[in-house]
Amino acid sequence: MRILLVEDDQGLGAAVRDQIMGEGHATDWVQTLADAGHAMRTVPYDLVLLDLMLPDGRGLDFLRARRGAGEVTPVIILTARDQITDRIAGLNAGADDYLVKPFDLAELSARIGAVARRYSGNPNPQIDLGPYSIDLAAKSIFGPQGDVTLTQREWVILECLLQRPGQLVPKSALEERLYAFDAEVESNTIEVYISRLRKKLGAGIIETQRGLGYRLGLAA
Amino acid sequence: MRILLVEDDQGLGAAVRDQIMGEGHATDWVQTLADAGHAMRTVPYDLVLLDLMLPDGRGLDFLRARRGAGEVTPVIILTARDQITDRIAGLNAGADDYLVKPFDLAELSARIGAVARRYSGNPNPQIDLGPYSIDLAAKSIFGPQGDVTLTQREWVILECLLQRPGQLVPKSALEERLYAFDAEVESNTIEVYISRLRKKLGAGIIETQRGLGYRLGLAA
DNA sequence: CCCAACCTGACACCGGGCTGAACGCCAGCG
DNA sequence: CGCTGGCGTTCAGCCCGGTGTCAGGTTGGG
Repeated sequence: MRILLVEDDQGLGAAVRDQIMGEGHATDWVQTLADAGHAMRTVPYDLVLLDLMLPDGRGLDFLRARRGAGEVTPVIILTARDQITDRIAGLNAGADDYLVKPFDLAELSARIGAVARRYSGNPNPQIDLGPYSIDLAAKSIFGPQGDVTLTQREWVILECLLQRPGQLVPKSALEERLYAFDAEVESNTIEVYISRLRKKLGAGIIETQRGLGYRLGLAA
Repeated sequence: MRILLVEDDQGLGAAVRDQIMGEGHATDWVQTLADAGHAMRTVPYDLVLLDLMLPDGRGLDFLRARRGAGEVTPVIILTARDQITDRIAGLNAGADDYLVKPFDLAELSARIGAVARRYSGNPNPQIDLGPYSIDLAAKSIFGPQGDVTLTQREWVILECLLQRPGQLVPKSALEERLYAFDAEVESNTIEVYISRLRKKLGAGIIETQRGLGYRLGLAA
């Protein structure tokens, strides 16, 4: 599943992201409603985890607005312990479920699993990339020479690039995605993975911008 | 589909009946195991929704007895949230799926839809998997060297994979299917079953994606 | 031409996955 | 009541492939 996490707390956000990524979900983590809106307009998510207290506005208003605009992606609300009214209002505003902070990561997994099962009917969205057809949920790529299999890290990189097709993604962003904040990896790991991806997908899919980062080629 | 609902709670029973009838399924609602047995002997149902706490006995014993008698109709168990052992025992006794009360009616529909798809239309849909012909309803596999018999857990795993042929199924999904949500099983049970399945079905049917999960091979 | 950035083949380590074997549990049976 | 066989689970050791690092080569900008 492709999940959008909207959470401004650094520690909690990282923990949640690691947890759900560890379960094989493609995860994007944003920290403001503005970024959340942009991400949702760009990528078709299967689930949104939404904190209600954010620096640039109230999550509830955001949710209500999105629902009003016809957005149907399931939303699970993350709310502080005593904000019961928020919870009720959240369900009224169109949330599918809620979790009370501090919550157990296992509980989070269970809720996500429930949502996944509930909406498992709809077919997985297929993304076209050059000659390839990519199914993010099934983690499968079909190409002219049959299936292509990627490793975990390779998926992370590719998903990160697919998130902004044609746009430039700085190398630092990819590093952050792979290694959380703390890990100080002083090496050319990203370059190695880019190389491996190109070897599997062929050149021309990923192009380099010296000193800036990488981008997906739009060319067929 | 023709569905038998076994539930003694008036409110819940009525709600469920209305829901599934509203979706075009023929529904019979009984409130005791005695009536359920009678109904099943009289009418060929496509699906049974079975509450485990009933006035005249334990649903589990009933289920086990029916399975022992060769009954193959798919059964979805309805169980209370804290009866974990019941859920596990339910799968052991031959249930096809379970729902935790209180459950969402939409979720119920999804499960019914899944069963409907799995056992669609024709009495015994044969699924082809490599050199094998699989009959899910009869829980039998015919292969080049004659019949292959699987244990219950092995069936659960295989069915889970068959639901998304060719797609990646994370190990966590298989664990959830076997052990409900909460069971903290810190072991390699899944790997053991995968190993046993491969031993029975031959290598090449189930392929591994390190750190991600398993998938059914499409190769003949 | 020089240097920085990048590419890529090679390689060692390590942790996840595989599997044979043993154990516990339960049901059936004499 | 003990025996037995089937099944689920755990454990230990091996294997293997993903991952990160490095070195040497290549590219591109100044």
